[in-house]
Amino acid sequence: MFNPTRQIAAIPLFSGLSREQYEALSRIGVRRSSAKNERIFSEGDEGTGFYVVLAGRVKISKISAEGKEQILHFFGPGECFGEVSVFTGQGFPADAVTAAQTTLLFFPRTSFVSLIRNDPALALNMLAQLSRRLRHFAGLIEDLSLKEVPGRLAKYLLYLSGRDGDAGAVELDISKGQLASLLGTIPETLSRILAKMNRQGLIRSRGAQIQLLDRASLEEIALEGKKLP
Amino acid sequence: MFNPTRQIAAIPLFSGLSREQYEALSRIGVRRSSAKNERIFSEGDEGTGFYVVLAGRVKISKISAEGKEQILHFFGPGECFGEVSVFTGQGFPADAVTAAQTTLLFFPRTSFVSLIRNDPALALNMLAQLSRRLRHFAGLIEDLSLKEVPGRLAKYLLYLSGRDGDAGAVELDISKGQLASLLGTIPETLSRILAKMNRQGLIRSRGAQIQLLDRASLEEIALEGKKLP
DNA sequence: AAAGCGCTTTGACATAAGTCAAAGAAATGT
DNA sequence: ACATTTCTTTGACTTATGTCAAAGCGCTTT
Repeated sequence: MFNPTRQIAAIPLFSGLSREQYEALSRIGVRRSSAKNERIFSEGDEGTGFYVVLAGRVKISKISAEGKEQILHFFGPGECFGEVSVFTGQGFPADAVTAAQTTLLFFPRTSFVSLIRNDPALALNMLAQLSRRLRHFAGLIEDLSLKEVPGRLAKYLLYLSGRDGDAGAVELDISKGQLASLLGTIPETLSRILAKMNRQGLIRSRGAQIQLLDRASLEEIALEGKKLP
Repeated sequence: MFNPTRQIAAIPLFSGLSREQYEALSRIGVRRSSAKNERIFSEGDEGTGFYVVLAGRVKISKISAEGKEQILHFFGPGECFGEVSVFTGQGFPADAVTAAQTTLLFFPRTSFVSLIRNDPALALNMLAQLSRRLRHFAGLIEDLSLKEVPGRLAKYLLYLSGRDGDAGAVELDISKGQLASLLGTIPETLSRILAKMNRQGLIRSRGAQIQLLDRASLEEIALEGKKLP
């Protein structure tokens, strides 16, 4: 059987707390499992609490006035989302949908706030977490506003290859359409840029498998804004 | 003479605290005055603390690889900046430069953290503040990625007219070049769009004075992504 | 006034990226 | 295995926005 306290200790948001604190948290956390493509909440819904991903993946996105979807982020195991609404008391600012079979832990707003009200250490952890998130957004803004699509794609590929550890090959874990939206563009444009990068010998892609052949050039495109010819 | 405690009580970040808490804060806060266009910190500088604007205005911006400036935000009286580095312990993620004669209050990292470590209420205030900022960024991302420049400009004009309260006339408080950067574009494009909005009868602009003539159409452009012909 | 400087506007042009449409490929259900 | 749907790729075209260059305007300084 699973051990709630141990699972909570593995969540970065709650790292470094005492045994009693973990137990208090596991008492107020509510477990919830969802199949793929189930909706967790919608933009505008009242924020009654926040979620931690135990297993699986959750997609956070917004729908524009013209009906296009802009994916803001994917959250995986150990990451939390929806905390902002806990403290602002407003509705959720975006949609959340599972991108795979997913297990979540839900922390209701009222019980969590009363917990934090007595516990500076817990609050400090959350502050650091929110700060990191804020930094991430600042980077995202920079990406969207200062770089063109090939740069964003190059950066994403390098990010994936760094995380996967191995030297050259990368496996996309989302569809190309979703990747396009995550990069702030559309599938056609992404497809053309991938084809071009293949032609230039920067990558070698077959389906979701992508080998990075010329990391140096990719870095020039991602970091220095160099254009791909 | 000025009253430090009263000034601190007027800062939203610290609203609702006790007299003792205000006094503790005013003991660790360091006052600093700067003329216009003075640099507070640069991207990458070590974050030794954070700032609160008492008077004046501070511009937060990043320089892209190609050397273009993207303005992220302006902070005015009562607002704070640099807090993220206090909790992440990393360097500042952007540049900060005064946009006018400005008075700041500086809170050194170490003393502030030890203060917060003993005070859940103070931590909760900060959490709410960071959450609000996070929400703001989510909106900014949406703007940059989902809307074209006329939409962003229309939104900004409506925002200004809403804040200024009065019905129709708006006075730009930054140069058009700066406004262009804030909207993620360049002065030429901004100029053309203003000219077009004048031609369409949406606004009437002379220099930094802009009258909003057709608020309904501006809202369509800002919120529904309608194009201006 | 004149001169000089920065900001703004305008024009001609280049290009990245979106739209529309259709064909291919891959995944899914029956 | 087939049919159906969804995802991906490709092509022709449009458009918004950036680049480069020059002229205009408003400001301060002499």
